Amino acid sequence: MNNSVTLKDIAKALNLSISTISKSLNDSYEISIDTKQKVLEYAQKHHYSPNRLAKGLKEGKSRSIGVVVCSLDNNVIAQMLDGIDTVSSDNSYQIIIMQSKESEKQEAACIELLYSGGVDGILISPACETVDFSYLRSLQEAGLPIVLFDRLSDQINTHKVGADNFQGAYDATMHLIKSGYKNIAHLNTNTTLSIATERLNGYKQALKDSNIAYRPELLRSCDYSDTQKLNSDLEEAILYFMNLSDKPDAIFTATDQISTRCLTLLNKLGYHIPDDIALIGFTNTDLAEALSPALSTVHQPAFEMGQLAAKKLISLIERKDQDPEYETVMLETYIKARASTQSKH
Amino acid sequence: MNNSVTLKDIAKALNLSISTISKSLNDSYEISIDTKQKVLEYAQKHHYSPNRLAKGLKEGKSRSIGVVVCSLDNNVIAQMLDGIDTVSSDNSYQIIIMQSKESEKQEAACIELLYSGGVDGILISPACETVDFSYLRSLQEAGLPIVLFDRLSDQINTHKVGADNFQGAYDATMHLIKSGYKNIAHLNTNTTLSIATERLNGYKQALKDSNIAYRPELLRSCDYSDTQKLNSDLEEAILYFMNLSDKPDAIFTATDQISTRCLTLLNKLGYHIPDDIALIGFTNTDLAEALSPALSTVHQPAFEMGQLAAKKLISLIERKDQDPEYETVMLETYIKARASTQSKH
DNA sequence: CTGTTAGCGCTTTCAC
DNA sequence: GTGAAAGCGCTAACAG
Repeated sequence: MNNSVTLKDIAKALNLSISTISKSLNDSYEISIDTKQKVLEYAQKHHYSPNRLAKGLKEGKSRSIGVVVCSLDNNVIAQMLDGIDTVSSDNSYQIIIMQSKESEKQEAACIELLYSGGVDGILISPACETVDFSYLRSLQEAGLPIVLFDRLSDQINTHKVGADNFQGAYDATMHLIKSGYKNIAHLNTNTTLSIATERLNGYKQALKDSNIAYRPELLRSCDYSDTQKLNSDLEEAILYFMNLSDKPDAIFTATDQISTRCLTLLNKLGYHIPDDIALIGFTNTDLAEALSPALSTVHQPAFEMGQLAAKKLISLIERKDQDPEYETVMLETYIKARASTQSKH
Repeated sequence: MNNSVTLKDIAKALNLSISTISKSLNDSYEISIDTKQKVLEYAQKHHYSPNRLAKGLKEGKSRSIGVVVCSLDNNVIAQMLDGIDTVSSDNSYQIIIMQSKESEKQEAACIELLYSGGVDGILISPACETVDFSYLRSLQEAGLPIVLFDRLSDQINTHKVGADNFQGAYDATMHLIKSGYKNIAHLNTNTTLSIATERLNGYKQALKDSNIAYRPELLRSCDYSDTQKLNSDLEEAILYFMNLSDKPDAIFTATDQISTRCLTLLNKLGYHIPDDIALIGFTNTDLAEALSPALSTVHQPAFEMGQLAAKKLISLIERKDQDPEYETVMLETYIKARASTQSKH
């Protein structure tokens, strides 16, 4: 911490009381114009800025928001954080970001630290591993506003902001089917979070609506906890698919990392996209167009998700709505078709 | 803020004094085993966690680090933040991240907010726009530890951690020359920060060492403040280059964004890489391999930069070295040659 | 071994 | 209009 000018210093310098200074700086009606003037001038000149810790302690809040994400080093998350930060800054909240690294235990540690740090609320996109939301629920019951974003769970009742994963997955699968692909494999993550199940369900529904039988062997889940493992799981899954007697002619991938890694791996393994196998996946990379081949994507409104989640949280914190009617918002995704799913017709 | 259990609550419940509780929890030698036991038990059971605001206020520090970057939505920065977070977490520091969005004014606001928020130190990668470091210097003189990372400036004397941009640029240019390219253009940003000048100098030096005359018309600087502008500047620059009578056969790009955008634009404009024009650039994207064509890159050790910068800052904060001998560390970059700079020979 | 007290910087009631 | 004093939760010097 720093040794900046305090109210006390100004009071001493101007021969006034601390409370007079405080009131002047808060533009209280009790203080004369003259005094205010003097105080403001002095404060400005000496770069006074209130100590947030003291203020927070006194007021019982810190004007800070805790954000828990699986990782910072991730395109989609960075975009969401950007959105969160934009709204937070506009409302004079600081954000404190912590990484769970997909570990439930570390996530709990993050939450605890944020709570003890006196954050006014928590924005969280849970780790893939996380199944137990009781700690979060207990904090919520203790009065801490919590908003889930991106990865949702029905284990806790609060505002939730996500993408319409079901629809996104449905649209992607439908796009493949309409482009002439019938044997569609699906690569997903091994998590119980909504994000995975919804995407799987969208995929299944599209098959069903097109009278294509769902083949369990065309579904593979990969370990998302570390990149190394993900890569090897993916490679194994691809080889498995391609060695099936009735092998798939397209893959729909469920997450940003899986989509881009999968493209890289297919190229590496010498498969030709989309002739050997077509590919479409959830990802927000700016480089989709420049990939080899240009990658068809399901785009998530990540920035907007962050913005909305932050807005929801701040409204909870400031109790703009008395008795919050919790809601789950699902923002629309959109399909961007490119060469990797070129029509067979 | 939250209404968690306080020392007072525990004291009341156990019929002990507040200070006894405090000492027990801090494992003071003054307290009997029995009492400690009881207190610890109660604290654990009721999820006591110390209020960081109060503790910070009392101790004159907050165990938090302010981080100022141009943007969250940026690959390389995300990697650096990841590194910073790793080290900070390991040392029980929280990080508070703020975005300058390349605006000098907004950057100053960030710094002020962090300072008044009582951060123990600041890690900053300045905005492109920033030329005036006097505010930062004044905070430093007031005792606030500051470490610059990634984008450095000689306007302030402190620890600095960056990449060896000169060498990286030199190597990239040399790689082009050795691959048979002689008319090498350079795309850079319009900033006075070291990051731009060093890369330019590395480029120039490589030309010089290869007895190739530096042609000012082959250098273009782009406005980095917003993506829109950057894109149009880039397109204009590319068209300008390609319409020169003695047009370049290769481009060396100075930043992550410029490199990837440039590839996309060259493809869009119908130029064939590397036949029409070769391309190599600074970027850390994981997708370099999967691009069309695979992009030759200068890779920066972003994660390590973040780690080291955080370490340096924490050592300043904790005054492990009494009278700090400030140093500037430049981490090595490395070239990864791929199809976009295929040898002409 | 345990308790009392002061004080970190700030806001806010209540006196003057 | 201005000031004195209490208190937010915590630590630490000092008493007992």
